[in-house]
Amino acid sequence: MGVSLKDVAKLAGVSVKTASNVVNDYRHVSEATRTRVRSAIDELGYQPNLTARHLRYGRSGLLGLALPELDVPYFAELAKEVIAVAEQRSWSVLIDQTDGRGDRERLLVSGSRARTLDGLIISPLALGADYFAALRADMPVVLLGEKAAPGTADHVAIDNVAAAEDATAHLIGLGRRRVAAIGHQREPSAGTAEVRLRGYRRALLAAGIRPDPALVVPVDSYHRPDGAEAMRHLLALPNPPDAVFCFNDLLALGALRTLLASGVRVPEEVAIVGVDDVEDGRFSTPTLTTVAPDKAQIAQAAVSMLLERIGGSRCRPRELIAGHRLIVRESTAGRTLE
Amino acid sequence: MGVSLKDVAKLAGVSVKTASNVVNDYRHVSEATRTRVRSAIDELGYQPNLTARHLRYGRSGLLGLALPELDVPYFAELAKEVIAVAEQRSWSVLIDQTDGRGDRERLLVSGSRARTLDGLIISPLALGADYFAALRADMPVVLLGEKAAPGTADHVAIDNVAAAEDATAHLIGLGRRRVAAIGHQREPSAGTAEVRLRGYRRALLAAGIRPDPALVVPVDSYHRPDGAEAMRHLLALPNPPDAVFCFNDLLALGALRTLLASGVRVPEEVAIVGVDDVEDGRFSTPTLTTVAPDKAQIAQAAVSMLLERIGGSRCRPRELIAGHRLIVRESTAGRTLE
DNA sequence: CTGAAAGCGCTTACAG
DNA sequence: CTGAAAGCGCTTACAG
Repeated sequence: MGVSLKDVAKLAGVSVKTASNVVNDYRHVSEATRTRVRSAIDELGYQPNLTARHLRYGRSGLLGLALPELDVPYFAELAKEVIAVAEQRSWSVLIDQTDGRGDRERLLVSGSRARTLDGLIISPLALGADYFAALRADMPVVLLGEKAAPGTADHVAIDNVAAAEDATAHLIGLGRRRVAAIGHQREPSAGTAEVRLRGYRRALLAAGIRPDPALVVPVDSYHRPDGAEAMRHLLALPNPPDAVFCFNDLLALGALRTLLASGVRVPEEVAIVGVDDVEDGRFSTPTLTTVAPDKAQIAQAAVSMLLERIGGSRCRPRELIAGHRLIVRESTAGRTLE
Repeated sequence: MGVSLKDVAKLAGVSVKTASNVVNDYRHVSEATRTRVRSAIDELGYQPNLTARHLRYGRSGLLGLALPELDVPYFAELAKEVIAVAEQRSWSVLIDQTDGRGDRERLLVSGSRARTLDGLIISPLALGADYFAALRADMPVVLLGEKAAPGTADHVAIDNVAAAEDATAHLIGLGRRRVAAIGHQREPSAGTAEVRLRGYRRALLAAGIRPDPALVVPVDSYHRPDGAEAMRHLLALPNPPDAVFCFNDLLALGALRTLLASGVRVPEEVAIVGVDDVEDGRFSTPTLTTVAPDKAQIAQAAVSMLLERIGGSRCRPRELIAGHRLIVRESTAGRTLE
């Protein structure tokens, strides 16, 4: 249907090879032929067929980005960054949603989809280190988040233990002593929950507070309704908490909703902290204190690592710890009327 | 690098054509050869090279989805649906972010990127009806939102005038008489702003209220900070509003933040409505009354229309009006403590 | 029911 | 500096 190089070559009166050389800015082409080919290209409105080029190169030019759900703000914000960085380097990004289901994650990593992609950035929820370790290195993969184990594949994440510890220590620093945690998961394999719980416990112990198991509430997933429900559970306790560390902002926003709807004053009666720094938390009332991962750095590093692998790098799996910082807002620091 | 059909054919002792026939479930293949080829496929772990297949077919198997920004909840939720629907029909989706910039939108619609895609679903902010009308129908395009004009290209949107009218009428029905509007845009071409403003005015006039130009606040974009700033402007008015219709939920959430931070009671002193029904508004305090477009229907219709065009349909441009409904929550109905 | 050949549009050694 | 040919992996008329 479209205009091919052959058409351009014919119009310019040169061979296909020469036309190709001009398109690819090859050095040794005389100025005369170059301009002749250029004008033929303009006249015909020629645009290279990327599919053919990719077949020739044995590459697709496509990077996969596999996320649990695109409508979770943290992942949407991350996807935005990844697409921007990739595009800047002339790569396109195909997004797949896994819903955190193991079968879907497996399909993307080693199924037929894998053949289409030159590389994959995946934030796995179900698949564990053992799976990636056993994987033949057919397709370059970069792992995002806490599910990965060192030595398995390239991996980008923040220091989650430290992040959780910072958040919890901040609450303790406010004078709170009954600090709850929302986000624990019953599944033993859940990476994020495990490391953030560890940081939470560490902060309590460092302050000489004995962790109260009744204050650690498990959830099914990390969405607002889960946080709201967990908070209802905590409020119903005979001895409710005076602070809550939520393992992500969505849980925190759900918990916040329950607190306000129940007439509990935040942060006076219960202070609350999340993780992710999604935009919602900057405009809730009260605004949400949170631990902000450096999303731009994460996206940048993930794409860079992946591109290096695609380029042929065979060094051992690398680990990049991205930066994070606590952002104190009204949900722990008190309300500021403007 | 990978295993090709040729390898499969050789191992099975048949021609490439026969192997291809088996892969594509062609009818006339003897059971014996079929099983022989099947086992060769299993043994070699063969997976078809989609790039080659696409070159052969003159198609890429890729649908483009061009949105202003992926981290705007409405677009993230829409993208989630579009990807899900497309995948179900065995198509992949490439997301591009335009930032609402005309040059980027143009690039996607008619630039080199267009050659890679079999079709494009675009939510244009800058490009107007005249542009799409002049477009040669090289690549099938489906337009999302209000920027499109009938007859230009396939188009999916809600009835925005009615939606805005419903929202405004609801506020008037509460007894409010000074109803402000946040979301007007100075650019004369801004589609969404125009139609929603029309619905707003229509509702006022229907109730016998003279529109007060001072209550119509223009914004630069439709993000939370814009809503927050516009609301500050309204509160500073000598005669501030007792209700606000915001042209989307993000503006409403920003405005809500300003109201609460200023100590204004919502909805007692100022009631507020948005459009989009993003999840944030279901968990804010107060929860946000909004007009919910049927996102699933929009995604479904957009993909279906596009696929029909790709399939060769040449009927005149179609217009699909997706459903919408008002969802009343606390920001207009009063707070419900649980 | 199966095979040999051509061709999708491109690039890359190989000659000249 | 430029051309003719081969080949990336696939499918589709065309024969047999």
